[in-house]
Amino acid sequence: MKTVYERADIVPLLAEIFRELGYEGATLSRITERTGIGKGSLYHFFPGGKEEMAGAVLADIDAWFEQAVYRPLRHGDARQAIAAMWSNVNDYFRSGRRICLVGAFALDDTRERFSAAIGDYFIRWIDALGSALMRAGCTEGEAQTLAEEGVCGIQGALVLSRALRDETVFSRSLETLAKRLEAETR
Amino acid sequence: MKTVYERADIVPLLAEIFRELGYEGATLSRITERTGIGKGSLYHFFPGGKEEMAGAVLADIDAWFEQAVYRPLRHGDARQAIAAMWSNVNDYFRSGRRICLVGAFALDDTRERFSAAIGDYFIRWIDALGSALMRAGCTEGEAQTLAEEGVCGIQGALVLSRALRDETVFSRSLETLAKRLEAETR
DNA sequence: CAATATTTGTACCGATCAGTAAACTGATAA
DNA sequence: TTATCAGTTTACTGATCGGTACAAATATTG
Repeated sequence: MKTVYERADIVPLLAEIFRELGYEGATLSRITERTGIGKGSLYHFFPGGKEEMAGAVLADIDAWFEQAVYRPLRHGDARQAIAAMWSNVNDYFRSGRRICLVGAFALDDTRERFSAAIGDYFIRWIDALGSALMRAGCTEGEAQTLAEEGVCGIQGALVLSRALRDETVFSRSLETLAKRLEAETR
Repeated sequence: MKTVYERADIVPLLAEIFRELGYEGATLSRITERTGIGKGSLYHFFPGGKEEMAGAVLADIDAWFEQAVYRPLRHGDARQAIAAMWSNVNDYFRSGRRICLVGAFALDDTRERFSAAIGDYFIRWIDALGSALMRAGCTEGEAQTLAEEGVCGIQGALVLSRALRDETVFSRSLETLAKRLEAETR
């Protein structure tokens, strides 16, 4: 018996493991153990080893946010795209049970390995949200400040809801943020 | 030549290392390398090894917040204590160059080791801030929500300012939060 | 079918991991 | 002086680390 994977099947599995254990905590043996994929396959698809695996995960996450969140924010109906963002983000982070890997990597030494990808992810999120806010009636300055506040609030809510083991903190924070942004675009 | 330490001297050194490298990333050899303290001394003061070291660091952090932030919030002049909180927090986190170790531990598997300490730290912060807000004129519900928002915003600002390598994000977020809380207590 | 290319399992590598053991150092004090 | 003791250094343990090598198994192609 032998299961055959392709790279695209593996990346989401790796993502969950890095989320749970962090970069340093995600050892090769734990990866093989949890995924059932042997080292041979892993190094076949990711010759660069652990660093390439984490890089692929970050790229995958980025691609998802680009199509599901950033693009609509930049080009779609502004108010509708902002509303969809809150909903998609709540689903994506499973009401706070799942963390933001990019944010987690930013906090420790791992940031140095993926500095560009981490910076990009947040810059583009803030810019896209700012663009939508401007189209919804904010001035450039207001939009920038509010966008920063929104992304900031999401990251804080993830930390807090995990620390308190309380999903309601996350959903509640998201609602509060949504209301504030909406209030400022009338 | 031989340098002699006591436990109290070592804990702050350990704190900086755990902050930079995370729990898994802070290996014993990196700790001895950066502190210049040998394994023998480390295990003399912390027989429980790395876990006891991290536990001592968390207790130390908690004690600092208790006396510098929580206690004034609970018993001092409310508005003054809140103002002091923003100032102390900005200094403590070095305008966002330093992370919150408790928040960082909450994000990955490390949470399971220190679950109680992590939950306590945030619960007591939110409760203390809520208490001050009530004395400053908020209803219980308002105070709870605002306190959660404040602590949440600080954690998010730490993540974002580190991700963007931009200290101004942190200081700016703190000011925005301070203004909002002040506005709600008039 | 046969020939080739891709994918996987397993054994292995040197380095490093957390932790232990015990000899040693220097200060205090009887 | 000598005994004691907190604190330090050094050498070591077995386990695990990330990574490599390569043959066996499987798909793909002619």
